[in-house]
Amino acid sequence: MSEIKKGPWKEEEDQVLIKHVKKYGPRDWSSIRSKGLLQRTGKSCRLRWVNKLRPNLKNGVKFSAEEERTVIELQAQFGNKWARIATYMPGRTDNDVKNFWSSRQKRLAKILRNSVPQPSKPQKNISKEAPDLLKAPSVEEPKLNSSADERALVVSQHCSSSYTNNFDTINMVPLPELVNSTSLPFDQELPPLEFTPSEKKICIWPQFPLPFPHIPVQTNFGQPLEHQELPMKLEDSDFLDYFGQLSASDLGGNVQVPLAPSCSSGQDQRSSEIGVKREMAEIGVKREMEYPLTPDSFINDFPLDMFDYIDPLQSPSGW
DNA sequence: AACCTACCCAACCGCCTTCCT
DNA sequence: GAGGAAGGCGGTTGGGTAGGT
Repeated sequence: MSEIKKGPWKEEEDQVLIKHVKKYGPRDWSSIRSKGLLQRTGKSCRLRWVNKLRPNLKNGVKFSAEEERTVIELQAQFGNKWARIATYMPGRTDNDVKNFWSSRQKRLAKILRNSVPQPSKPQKNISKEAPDLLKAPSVEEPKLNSSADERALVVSQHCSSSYTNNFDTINMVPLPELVNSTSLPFDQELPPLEFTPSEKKICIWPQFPLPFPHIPVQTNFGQPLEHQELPMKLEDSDFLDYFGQLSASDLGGNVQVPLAPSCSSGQDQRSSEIGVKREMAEIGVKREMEYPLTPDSFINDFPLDMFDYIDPLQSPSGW
């Protein structure tokens, strides 16, 4: 048997592969080599087809803002299940999504690194409860596991310091809308989707349309806030500045960032959706009863474990 | 113009799962 | 049911390139 060829594909090789797929379909990858058509492994052939030669791929096209948002939200929902995420994104491969996410993480880590106060300039506004990451510059990049991590980081940054930065590519939950929301948009029709939640994740749902179930966020803010003229979203950079200026008391002490329900899986699709909705409604009522709104600080009303997500990456297989 | 840096992306590697015998 | 092959997937790497100094 001749040597297995590696490295970049040549046009001729692509043509052979395309010809094979036309003839036999996208399968029997190993036969391509066994027939002597190409000196590539079956895996390599498959990868080439899936990532580059498959029809309708958006090769060389940058991710649109909408696509970015979709990836961010789906990543928060599914974790690093790139193949799964890619199924919601026409023309994008798991590799595309993976590369996008990875470069985004690097970019974000850099932003965070640059934004962490230097030891020579101690920040006076950092609360005692703030996570270590925010208190001291870390040599190692924080490993963000999901956009929930980013939210936690960004929000905490805004709560604890006069942090300003341009997070134009970071799409977070539009908190003000959550704050405003007192009812659940249960009238929304949900597109079918199998649900596999990742445990121990903050699932805060976006306000923009997505090709997957738009699970409403449970909010239980009993009364309107002082600063309720907040129609803007977090993706609005002005909002971040605004948000950063608010103190806990400004927010009326009634802010609770909700945790999404434990998105149950199994059963049939429809009953599962109904179940989720009902569960969320119940959680809302229950929480309202169990945790009467008290004049507490804004930061204290975040989920207790929200900073846990700054921990090093967990193996996706562990979810 | 040369160098440096950051970013993008194609492709490989290794592990896991599924399928077939 | 066991074992091997093939396929699928996530993590990682390295080359190319654009932009900045």
